[in-house]
Amino acid sequence: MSVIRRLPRYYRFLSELDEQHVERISSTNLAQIMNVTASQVRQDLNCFGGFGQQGYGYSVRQLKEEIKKILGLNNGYQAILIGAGNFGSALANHLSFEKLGFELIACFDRDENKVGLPIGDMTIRPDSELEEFCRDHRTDTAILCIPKDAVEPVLDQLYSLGIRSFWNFSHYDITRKYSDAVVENVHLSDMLMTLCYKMNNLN
Amino acid sequence: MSVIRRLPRYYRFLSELDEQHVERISSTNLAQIMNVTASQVRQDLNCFGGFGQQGYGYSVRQLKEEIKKILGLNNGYQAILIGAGNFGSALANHLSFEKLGFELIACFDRDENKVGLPIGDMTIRPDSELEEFCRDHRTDTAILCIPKDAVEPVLDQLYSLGIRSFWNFSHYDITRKYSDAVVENVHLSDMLMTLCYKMNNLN
DNA sequence: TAGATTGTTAATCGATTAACAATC
DNA sequence: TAGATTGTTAATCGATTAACAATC
Repeated sequence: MSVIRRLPRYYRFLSELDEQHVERISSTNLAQIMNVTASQVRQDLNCFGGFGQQGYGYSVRQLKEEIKKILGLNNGYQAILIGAGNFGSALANHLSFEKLGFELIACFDRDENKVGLPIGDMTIRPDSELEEFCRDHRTDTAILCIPKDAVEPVLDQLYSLGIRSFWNFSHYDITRKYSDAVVENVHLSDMLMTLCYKMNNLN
Repeated sequence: MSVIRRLPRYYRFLSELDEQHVERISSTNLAQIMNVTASQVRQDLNCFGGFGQQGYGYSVRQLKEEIKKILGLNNGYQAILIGAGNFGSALANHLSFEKLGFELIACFDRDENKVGLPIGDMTIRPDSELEEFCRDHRTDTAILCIPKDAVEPVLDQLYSLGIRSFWNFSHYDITRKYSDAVVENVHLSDMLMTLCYKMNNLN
């Protein structure tokens, strides 16, 4: 799993290099830029196929494209946002879903007062339209920006509608109930506590 | 570092158990609930001191409090938010800083149009007040909710004002320039790409 | 060809799991 | 005391780093 966690980072740095019109890079160079060992770079990249050339290094453009393919960023997975609160809005407004392999196609909120309001380039829909919407549109992923206590019923519904991939901002443990779900958890409060720990335990 | 990453999770589960008035728990039980091995639980907990009792298990309340101390959640670190966009607002409005070891004491934005608007229970201040504010208030941590390109100047300023701890939502690499800074990065786009990878590589 | 740099194997390091003696 | 469960050591596993032969 750890190589995989590093792939987006490789992709980011290679994209930058590409934008700066850098054409080739050696593992040593890339390692320097990314603050890792050259060994790790070669090991990591080789584990997906021999993208380099001995005596030359790696073609930035080609390597970037290969990683893009491995990540599946061209698949255009269709995602819906559940919960149009501050976090949901932040994601809808500021994340470049298209660049990250997704298309955000709808947003739902259970709060009737929010329904109809704009979010990103969409309009907030009521939860009651979820089922119909998912029948009419392929929906690959649900982004859960709702409090833990609100997750279970809507998750059950999403699962029954065939959704198996979740970007989960709540502390609800999705895989406990649905072990075949693909889940990426974002636990901001855990991260903030980790920062607290680091400060509390300097040297 | 990995034990540390797990501590907030232990803390969360123990807090829940405590709320449910569970008084004691064995490593086996806790492991079950948390989906890890009992060995790991005992190893992890023991690495900070012998909080258990042979033949009995762990006192939920006591263990929770111990971990709270280790994390330093009682220190009340004072944090300021840099950037009052959607993400900044989401954090200010929806994160229980107090429960996570921090107190959010101010919010700054460079956009004059936002200055004076409310955010959480605060009012957005202009960047121009940063220096004065930090002179008048102990500021332990800066939360960077600004785009990568906007980071460098304000980071330089914050560093020169003595701030050494950063919760960084941008892709700017803080430790490259300031190696003594304590940094916790949140790279949402990397996480979304990881979800994409997982979907693209099922089985 | 000579120099550079990868691909890949082997060595090291660290983290996880298993096992069990200590002890409540 | 007997049963339960920790603390802790040893064994295993996986990930990182080092080294170098292959090769462009």
